[in-house]
Parts: sequence; C-alpha cells; structure tokens
Amino acid sequence: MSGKRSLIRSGTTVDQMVRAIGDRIVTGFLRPGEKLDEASLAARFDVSRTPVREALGRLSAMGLVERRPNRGATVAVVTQEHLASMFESMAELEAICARFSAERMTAAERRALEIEHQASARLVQLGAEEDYEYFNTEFHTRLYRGAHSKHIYELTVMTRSRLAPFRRAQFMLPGRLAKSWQEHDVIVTAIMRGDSAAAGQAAKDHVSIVSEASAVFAAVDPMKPAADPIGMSS
Amino acid sequence: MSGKRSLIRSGTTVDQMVRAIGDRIVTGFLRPGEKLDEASLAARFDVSRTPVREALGRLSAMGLVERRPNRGATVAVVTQEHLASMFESMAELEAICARFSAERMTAAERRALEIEHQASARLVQLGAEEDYEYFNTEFHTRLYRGAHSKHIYELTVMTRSRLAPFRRAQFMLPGRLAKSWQEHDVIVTAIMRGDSAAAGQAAKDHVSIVSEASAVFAAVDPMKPAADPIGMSS
DNA sequence: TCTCGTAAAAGTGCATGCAATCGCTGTGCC
DNA sequence: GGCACAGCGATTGCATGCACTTTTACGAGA
Repeated sequence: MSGKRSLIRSGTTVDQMVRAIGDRIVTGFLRPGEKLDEASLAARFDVSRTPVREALGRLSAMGLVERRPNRGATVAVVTQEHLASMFESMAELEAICARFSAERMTAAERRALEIEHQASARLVQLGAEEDYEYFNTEFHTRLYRGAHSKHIYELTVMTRSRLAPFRRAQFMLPGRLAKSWQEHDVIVTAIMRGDSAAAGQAAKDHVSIVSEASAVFAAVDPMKPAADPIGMSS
Repeated sequence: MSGKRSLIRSGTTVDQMVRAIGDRIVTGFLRPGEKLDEASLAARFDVSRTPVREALGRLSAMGLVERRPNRGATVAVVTQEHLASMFESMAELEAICARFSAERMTAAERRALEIEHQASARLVQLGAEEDYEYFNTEFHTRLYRGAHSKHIYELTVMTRSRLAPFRRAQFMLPGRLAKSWQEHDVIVTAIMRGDSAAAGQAAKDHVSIVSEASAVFAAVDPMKPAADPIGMSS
C-alpha cells in the first residue's frame, strides 16, 4: 500500500489510528475481548503495521486494549468488579476536584461555572439529551481544571475516558436529566460559597448515582455495534 | 547490527529498553530536559530504532519522557509546580487507600501489615536506611492493595513511580527514619481499629511531610549522575 | 554586523521484509 | 478413544530503508 490516505484528518498517522481504533472501541463497534489483528487493522485503514502497532501500544497504556507479548492485542474486557472499582475511583477523584475547586477557583472560573450551569437548565426543560451531554462534559471539565492541579487533572481525565463507554447510556433513563442538573446545582452552590467539604461530598454522590445508573446498562450488554463509519472520526 | 544482545535479561526487547532508559532517567543518569536521540539510544543498546521508539512511547505514557511530533523525545522536566501537584495527588491517593484499607482489609491483611510494620522498627534503631526503604515500599504497597480497588491501585502506583526520582533522598535527612516509622504507626493503629477517617488523615499527613522533605532536595539539584552501568538493570 | 533566505544535514515517521514465536491440525502411540 | 508431539500456517517482533520534517549552517543583501 502506498500513496496518501484518502482522508487526511490531523496529526500524525499514529494519532489518527489511536482515534480511529479508540473510537471503535468506545462506541462498541469493536467488542470487548475481540482480537485486534495488526495486519487487518493496517489494511483496514490503509497504513502499514508500524503505526498500528504504536497505536495499540498507546491504547494499551490507556487501558482500552490488552496486550500480551507474542499473542497480540484484544479489546480490553472489564469485569463488573473492575468497572465498580473505576466508578469508585472516579467518585473519589471528582470529590477531590470539587473540594479543590471550592478552595482554589478564581472569581472568573466560579462565574463561568455558574453561568454555564444556569444556561444548561434550559436544555433540561427541552429534554435535549445530546446538547445536555455536551454541557455536562463541559461542567465536569471545569471542575477538573478548577482544582488547579495538573496531576489530579490528568488522573481524572484518564479515568473519565476509560469510563466513557459505560457512561453513554445513562441519560436514557427517564428523569435522569433533571436529576443530573439538580446534583450539579448542589455542587455549584457549595463551590460558590467555598464549602469544600460539601462540594466534595456532593460530587462523590453525583458520581455514585451515575455509577448505579450505568451499571444497569453495563449488566445488560456492553454496547450494540453500529455501522462502521469508514472515515476516521473526531 | 546483528546477533544476540550481550545480556539477555527478560521479556521482549522493548521491555528491556523501557527498563534501561527508565532506570537511567529515574537514577538521574539522564538529566531532565536532555534530548533522547533514537539512533543514539539504539546504537547504545545495540538494537534497532523500532523497539527504542516503542519504549519511548511507553515512557511518554508513564510521564517520564516528553515527546513532540517530529521533534523527538526529551527527558521530562517537571516544574516545581507540577511536582507539588503530584505530591498533593499522592497525598490524596494514599489517603483514599488508607481509608479503604481501614474499611476493607481482611484479618490476614491487617495482621501482615502489623507484623511487617513492627519488624521494621528494628531497622530504625539500626539506622539501616537501605533496608528500611525496602520495608517502607512494602508497607505502602500493602496499603494500596488493602484498598481492594484495582483502579485506585493503578493510579496510586503510577503516581508513586513518577515521584520515585524525587523521593530517593528523603531518608538522608537526619531523624527522618524514626519520624517515618512513627507516622506509619499512626496509620497502622487507625487501620487496626477500623477508623477510616483517622487512617486517611494520617496517610495524607505522612505524604505531605515526605513532600516537604523531598522538596528540599528537588529545589537544590535534580540528581547527580552516576557512572553508567552498561548492563540493563533490574 | 545583523537579518533573512536557502540549502544541506540531522532526525523523525512510516513502509516493508525477515526471523522468531504461537497456535492449530493431523498423525502416531499408548 | 484420548493424549502427546511434530509440522505448518498465522501473527507478532524487530531490522532496515526511504521520505518528509525540522534544524542548523552558510552566504547574500541591507
């Protein structure tokens, strides 16, 4: 295979592979336990095995794929136990972020958090799951950044990304949207008045509830595969 | 270059490279900010660039090296700010582990922790830094395992390894050994009586003190380079 | 002398090829 | 009939080569 790739997205070839393969795992197109053959993937994306190998290495570091020497890579299969462990960690990490945010956020950051949060209230009334999900992500990212601790931020984002496949369906539960907003509201209120203990507890509770909501879906079925979008996404 | 490597240690070539390069970073033989030339490293260890590249990728994921596309890799340079952030995270993570350990450790785990801890008391009186360091590591590892949470364990061990270069000198401070043991003692006592709050607080304080002790050395000079042991260590 | 531009050199990114390893299948033996 | 082992195919691991990017060195013009 030679010549330019049909769709030049961005970054190096390896980055594209990481995104492409990672997306397919996160979206469930590649199922847990499925074997990831280097040659097939290389052919599938019209690149050589080298960048595919490196991408698999990175994804392995991210915890999305498992790799055993001389035995190839498979999509990481997370046990119910490990999943619980990750949600538990997430709850603790978010609690830390919320605590720190309550203590350390600048006035500007607090203002921005509050404004965004209030703006998202409208989406709840409209029942706009898709849009709310975007604001939800924004909200949590602000929390992580507000902690003003690069390392905590890294740990939190990493854990969050590993949980992504299991968080997707949560907003499909009826009434979850409004409940989520109210939980955010408790966190915001605590942060605005600088009450780190309350903010931490509220954040922890919030994740715990998400965890339970997601567990329902996780128990049923990892994820239904969708038609494969040949282009390299995101 | 062909033929077998002089020292066959274990695992794949990439694993050896990760250990070899990682060790040289951790021990300070490779200084922060130093450029890591793929060809040079490959020649240095008598392998091709491919495994070196993969090793650098993994080390990058571990946070030991920084990599910019088309610009090569350098030994990660941690700012004083980032270092503080990592110690802060470490304190929080250890606190979580201690809390969970207090709640979840089995009787056998508690017993083992207590016994090891008491055994190490002797080393303090002897002033055996080297040996105590071993028990210290054991002690903390027991704490992380005792949390019975795989993900928390992973996050903690990862953070700990990133802090390794900066923890080395702490026991050179006079009286640090005895102080460390006493701090451990507070943690153990709290865990034995199942007091998670006290255990968490004690663990956090412990790390904070280590942080301050290490900061002294970090401020002075990263680490003095030693003669390069050509063999691939550990 | 300083600045800018251009070209050579160095170094990274990816492709390709070969060797080593793993897993499977078929056959012989118990 | 079941188990062990040898041969073979499939797949991974590593080496090498080439193309592209970045950096550095050098020279012309202001």
